[in-house]
Amino acid sequence: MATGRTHRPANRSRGIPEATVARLPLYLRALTALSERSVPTVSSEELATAAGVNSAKLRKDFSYLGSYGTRGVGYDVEYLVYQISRELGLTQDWPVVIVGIGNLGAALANYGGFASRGFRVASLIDADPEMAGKVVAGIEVQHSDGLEQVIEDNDVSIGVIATPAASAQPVCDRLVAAGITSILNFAPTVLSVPDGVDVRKVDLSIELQILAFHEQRKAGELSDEDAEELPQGAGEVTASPVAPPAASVTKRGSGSGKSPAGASGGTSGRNGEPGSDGDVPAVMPA
Amino acid sequence: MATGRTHRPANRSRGIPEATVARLPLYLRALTALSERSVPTVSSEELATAAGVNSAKLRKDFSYLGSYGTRGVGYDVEYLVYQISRELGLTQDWPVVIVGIGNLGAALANYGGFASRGFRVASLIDADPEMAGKVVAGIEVQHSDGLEQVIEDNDVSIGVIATPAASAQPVCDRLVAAGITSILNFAPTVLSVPDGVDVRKVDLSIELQILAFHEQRKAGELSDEDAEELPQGAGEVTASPVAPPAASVTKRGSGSGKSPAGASGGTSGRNGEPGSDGDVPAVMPA
DNA sequence: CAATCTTTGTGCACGCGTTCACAAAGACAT
DNA sequence: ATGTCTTTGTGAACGCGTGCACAAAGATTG
Ligand SMILES: NC(=O)c1ccc[n+]([C@@H]2O[C@H](COP(=O)([O-])OP(=O)(O)OC[C@H]3O[C@@H](n4cnc5c(N)ncnc54)[C@H](O)[C@@H]3O)[C@@H](O)[C@H]2O)c1
Ligand SMILES: NC(=O)c1ccc[n+]([C@@H]2O[C@H](COP(=O)([O-])OP(=O)(O)OC[C@H]3O[C@@H](n4cnc5c(N)ncnc54)[C@H](O)[C@@H]3O)[C@@H](O)[C@H]2O)c1
Repeated sequence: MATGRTHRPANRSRGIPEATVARLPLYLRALTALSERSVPTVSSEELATAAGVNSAKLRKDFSYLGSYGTRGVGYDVEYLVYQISRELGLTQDWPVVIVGIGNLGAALANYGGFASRGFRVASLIDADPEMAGKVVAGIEVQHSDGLEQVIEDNDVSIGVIATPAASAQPVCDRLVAAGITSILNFAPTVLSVPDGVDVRKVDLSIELQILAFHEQRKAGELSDEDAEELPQGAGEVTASPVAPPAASVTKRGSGSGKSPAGASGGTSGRNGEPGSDGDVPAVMPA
Repeated sequence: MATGRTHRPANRSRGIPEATVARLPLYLRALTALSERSVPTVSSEELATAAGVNSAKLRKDFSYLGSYGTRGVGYDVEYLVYQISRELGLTQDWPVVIVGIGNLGAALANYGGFASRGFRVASLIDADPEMAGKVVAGIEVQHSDGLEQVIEDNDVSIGVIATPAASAQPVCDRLVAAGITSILNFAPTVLSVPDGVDVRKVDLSIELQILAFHEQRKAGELSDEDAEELPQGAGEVTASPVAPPAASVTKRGSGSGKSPAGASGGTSGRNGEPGSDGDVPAVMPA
């Protein structure tokens, strides 16, 4: 069972599935809350509800860590908090550098949830000379020049990128060259990094677009109640090919109240706009 | 295509897999960049590289939308931009309300990527009377009292929660009651909503913890080579679930371990496990 | 028009993740 | 001890997502 090793290039770290790793912080949060209320034990059912997952899934997740529960009773809260913390590497302090102290970077620096989980802001870095010296969240912002030094001095291995998209890759390269091996990227760009470096991204825009997709689907669903079941075939594909007429806001089914209010007054012409939002061509590496 | 599209997989929204939907914004971003450079067509290979995905995956993703490519040539950039935009519902304006205009909420309000994709900030809401009236990102912050009215007036269906965790659920309930059916939650809490309401969450803390997990694993990888992960004191571990010890913080050792990139290709010894299992100090700040 | 070259669209196999369902483990009562 | 009751830990089935590999479609050239 524990196997999994052999000569596999598997990304399966130590037998713990990635999906499980992603949920451990969730469990930890719920357990911490219980701990603060001095609750001694929890059943998988209770904890699962608190964490918003299926209880079987939770039990299986925990089974990867070991048998820490007691049948007929449940899990010891304190003990489990410790085990998960250890597994996640939170029993040690992780110095972090944040690069790009703008709106977002400053908010992140001020974020309390940072320190409360063992992450310590080792330094705030910004390329703007104007920013250097300013104090944000009690820390003095440093100019990019000192980036490498800070990383080395504090043995930092986690970096957060909150610069404009155009600067993300260059900054990333510098971070990696300086020894960073884990990056949390907030810029809307695909970062390319060498093997051995982990990158996770947070993209607000993408999240909203996904919501919009489902929202649109909900709106359309209401219009054709009956046809719900059957395959609506390729109905829509029939649309005329050729280039899209930019401006036109195609309203869909509407039906129920929730129709996008784009109509309100002007269209503020979306589209045809400066892609200024910061998308940068991903160049064309190898 | 044409293969007998059998029964509807029920969960599949209109036949488009969730994983695909999540990647569409990625493709769209890459395509927009190409469009701005007036590139007429792209091959799946090029686009896939730009979006950071496998080309086969990209082609399969597009196949769910229809056959928009031309064999031997590739995809028409403009046309594809339009098709994906339409599929995601971005051909219409989506008014959004942001609740909780603190550090994060303000940063979000100032975020340009918002508007550039068809999302329009309809209103900024905060419970703090002090905030009401202040102008953030060119918009006047409104007090929570007007929440329902704003949602109705603007026919808002997407809400962003950036309040402290404690307020998230109550705020969520109000939003839902007022007609919101899609929520983007930044507060570190599990929100419970009725069926029909979509919730997506962005949790910085969780992302960092996942990175820490992998970071820890990388560090451990260098140390030992092939040790059984058998818990030595089996009886000890399972038997007494005594409370975890608390001790001092351990400094990250190694110091040299950085950049294992060189050995990337191969089977670098895996396994891992924090070398010292028996006595890892635990520090779990509240 | 035929030959060749390029690139799409997808059938297929595989592995991961999720969930069900239940035997076994232990707590607790008698 | 014995029986009952609760809850864990996990075997097994299933569905989704991924990526390979290739036939077919169309462009392009001669
Ligand atoms: N603000 C948000 O809510 C939000 C949400 C999602 C994503 N983002 C993304 O996060 C990034 C930052 O957003 P923001 O609103 O804070 O932008 P911002 O313009 O307010 O801040 C960017 C900061 O980065 C600094 N910077 C620029 N180039 C740099 C470099 N090479 N090295 C170091 N620092 C550099 C700038 O001086 C500036 O202080 C952007 O990529 C944006 O798309 C922001
Ligand atoms: N700052 C970050 O980078 C960051 C990162 C990840 C997650 N978060 C989370 O995002 C949330 C906001 O973080 P922040 O740093 O902006 O906090 P903050 O304290 O700066 O801002 C919170 C704002 O919400 C308002 N508020 C409180 N209760 C409200 C209610 N019931 N209705 C409307 N408004 C209300 C407050 O008046 C305040 O303006 C928190 O849950 C935090 O954990 C923040």
